[in-house]
Amino acid sequence: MPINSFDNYPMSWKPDLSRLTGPKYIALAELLERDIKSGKLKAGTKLPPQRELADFLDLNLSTITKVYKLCEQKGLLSASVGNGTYVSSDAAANPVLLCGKEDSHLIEMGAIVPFVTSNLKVKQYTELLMRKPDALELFSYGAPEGTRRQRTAGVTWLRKSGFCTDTEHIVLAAAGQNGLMAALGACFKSNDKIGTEPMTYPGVKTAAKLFGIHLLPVRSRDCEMTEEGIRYAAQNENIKGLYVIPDYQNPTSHTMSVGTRKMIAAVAKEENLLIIEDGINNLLCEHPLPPIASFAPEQTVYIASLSKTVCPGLRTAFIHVPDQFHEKLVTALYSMNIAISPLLATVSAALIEDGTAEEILEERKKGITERNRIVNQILEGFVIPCGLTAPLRSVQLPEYFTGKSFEICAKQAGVEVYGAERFSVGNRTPEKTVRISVTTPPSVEILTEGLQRLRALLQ
Amino acid sequence: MPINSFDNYPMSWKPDLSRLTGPKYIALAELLERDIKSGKLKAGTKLPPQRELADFLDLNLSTITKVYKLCEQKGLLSASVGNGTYVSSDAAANPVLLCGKEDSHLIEMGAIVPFVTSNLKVKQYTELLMRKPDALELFSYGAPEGTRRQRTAGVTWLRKSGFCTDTEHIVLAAAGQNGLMAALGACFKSNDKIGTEPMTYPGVKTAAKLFGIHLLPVRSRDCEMTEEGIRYAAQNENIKGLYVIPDYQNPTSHTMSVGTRKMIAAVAKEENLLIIEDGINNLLCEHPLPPIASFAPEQTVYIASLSKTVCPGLRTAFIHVPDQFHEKLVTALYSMNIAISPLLATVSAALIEDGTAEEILEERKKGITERNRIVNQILEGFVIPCGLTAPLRSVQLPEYFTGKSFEICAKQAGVEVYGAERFSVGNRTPEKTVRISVTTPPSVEILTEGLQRLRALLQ
DNA sequence: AAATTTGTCTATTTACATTTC
DNA sequence: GGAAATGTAAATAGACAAATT
Repeated sequence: MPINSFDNYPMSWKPDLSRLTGPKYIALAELLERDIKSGKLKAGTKLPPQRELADFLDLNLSTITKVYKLCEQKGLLSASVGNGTYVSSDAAANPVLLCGKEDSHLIEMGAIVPFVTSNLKVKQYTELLMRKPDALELFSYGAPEGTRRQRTAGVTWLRKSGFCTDTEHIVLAAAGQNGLMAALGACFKSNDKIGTEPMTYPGVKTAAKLFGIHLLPVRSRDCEMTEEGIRYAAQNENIKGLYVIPDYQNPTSHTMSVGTRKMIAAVAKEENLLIIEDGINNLLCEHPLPPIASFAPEQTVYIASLSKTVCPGLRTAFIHVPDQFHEKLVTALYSMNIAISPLLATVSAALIEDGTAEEILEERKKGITERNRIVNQILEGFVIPCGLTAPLRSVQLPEYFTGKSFEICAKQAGVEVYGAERFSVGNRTPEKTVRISVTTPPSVEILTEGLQRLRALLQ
Repeated sequence: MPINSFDNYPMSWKPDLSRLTGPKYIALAELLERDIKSGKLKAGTKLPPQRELADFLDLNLSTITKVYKLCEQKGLLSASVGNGTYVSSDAAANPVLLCGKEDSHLIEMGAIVPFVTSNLKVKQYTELLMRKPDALELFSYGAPEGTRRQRTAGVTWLRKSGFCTDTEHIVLAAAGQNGLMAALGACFKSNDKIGTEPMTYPGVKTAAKLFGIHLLPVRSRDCEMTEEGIRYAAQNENIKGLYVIPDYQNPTSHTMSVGTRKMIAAVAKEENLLIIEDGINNLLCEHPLPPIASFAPEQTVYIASLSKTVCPGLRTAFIHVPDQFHEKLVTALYSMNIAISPLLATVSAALIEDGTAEEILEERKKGITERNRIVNQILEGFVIPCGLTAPLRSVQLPEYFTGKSFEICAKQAGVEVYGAERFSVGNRTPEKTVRISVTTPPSVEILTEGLQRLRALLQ
């Protein structure tokens, strides 16, 4: 171990302790944070080992441990035993918001917005309901977890996925993200870790960050978590749960095999992990596979949003929740919403009861299929194959692009797409792909135009 | 310091270390948690001083410090220097949910629900909007923080309170609680402390708990925080902010003087505290006083919900946010909602634009005034005086009642009310009061009936 | 396969600050 | 107003465990 002449062993970070005031571990952590945020320490930089820095500063090892720990909890660093401590890759990245419609020149294929034509039936239904005698109640407060009738509709809806549950295990949320946030808050605590696919839905990243929950990628093969990966993360990284999107995964558009679903259910039971299963696209699949929740209902919070399948404006999701988390989840939803809109919840339930929701779903699937045929044709050889009802697709880029650089080029060409970087979890170098939305362009013509512009960039 | 014969100095808690496995501080904390939750250690019990327990168990002082700290962070204990460590009063209390309509025999005067008759105009307006050509967009996604037009409506609405802000500082939330939760998540972090009135809105308690934020009561006089109280909490308890309800405070129904508003604004600036001001009832006041936000706009997140003033079913609140927290708040809202319902947000904005919202407000105020006259008459001598447009009232109980015992008696008599215990923050013995809702009973007749039943219990 | 590197965890020492009496 | 009681915080020590070489 080098005792002196540190200059010969270049350390990536040499803080000047003499100028710092207050407790050393706090002052050092703040300095480290500044140096990372200012760009003085770049993403991926390996920091000096704790012992080395402790020696250099003539402090105790544990003091440095605390400094690194503090910054790690802020998401600035990530450390692993034997390997060292590194500046996180997404430390500076902004937690980008989706949904943009400001710039009318731009063809929006970043955010995933279902086409509005299918909203007609929802609108008509809403008008119908408002003519009923008790319509004024629709503008009052509703139950935070939904009425029995609404929950019954949820049971009906989930049965279409091949998942049988009951009204005692269903709660309503103000759409999928609302339910996801509530589930995270109810089932985990600050500094807990959750395993996710190596690239995942950005909404779970921002939500987890708010609660101080850490996401870490589970080793995967062919876009599916491996058993070893989950066990490793459970035993060595101490994850408390998993977040998975089995159907048309975001952003890979991969649909998980039944075998893997069963495996995840079984391993979660053994390792005592709580699964948060985002069934956002399940019913969009041509032949929906059974959710993981159906193999481990006591171990899984299943979120079935209506946004992509029926209508985003309904702001409705049905959530299956195991007994042990039921009360906590309802409390979390109460803390976030007090109550959901009775109007929207009632419309959602009514649409399901009389089969209109299913009609809308089929209509959407048909529309998406038509669009995916065009996508497959124009981006042949680049777009990653998947079912024809996928609302999003993943495009493989040539070597010389990164997701981000292609994103910028596409924007120059008047098309908004999202590079893989936005979806990556943890430190890994993201793949050279971009995600495109199939449903967002308002017409098939605009979709075609957008695809052609992208094709031109790809050669 | 007693070295042996501990039996002579009765310690309230004598854990048996020998049976515990794993790290001692964790095992002890879990044991303590069990003993509190099982009722073995009752609320208010003084625990042994850290040194004494350390001696008894032959452990280091700091180990016990950690045990107590862990439990304190779970809200089970509260400690103060020189005084000791006590089991929290609300440790066992369930974070009760409001809004109940299940039991039709019960006259609901617990939850505060605006009367539904005023929802008529909102309903009509909604129907009108849905006949417009671009109505299908109302069922798509909206901007998470609201469109410019919606935010402009918010500016107009806040101006009625005497608070001038601009669209750059306004964001929309899915009602007040949604905004409150977002503000807590955006502006504070786990284990931060926030000062509140000694009794406050329970929704802030559940929301803060989800984020691991601790509430503590600020010393008050005549229902208003004192300057010394705030400074003390800032300097000695290290609070990072304040949560206040200046108008018809929940549950006291007290309206804060302008002098105190200015004082809070000034002290918050000096002590660098962020104020979260809940303007839920501001516009209900006969002559709305200027919000604290108007005296410290850079220091205050102001939440103006439409639920109590216009219509709860709109699920809309306008939030004024200082620059420094703008991006964080929008991200928090995005994490909770992705987007708010464009339908409801558009209706809210339109109602404000053409003055209908104001009409509804005046109508509500008139209705509440009529009801409060009845309240004042029937509960004369018991109900605490306040303005006639208060949607909630506080009732002083005779000596021999506690809030909770009266709550139970009232329920026996067929009236739901909420005792002071539900609102109390921290350890203090709650006052002997209950809160009653003025607006919830569906008719004046039912209100009268409910009040008479309560009157009979009071003698 | 063993040695080394490296981060993690628990418990301790010491000093300090506030409140009570 | 000073001593005692009491909780808080920072820095340290030592043992441990995982990953690398």
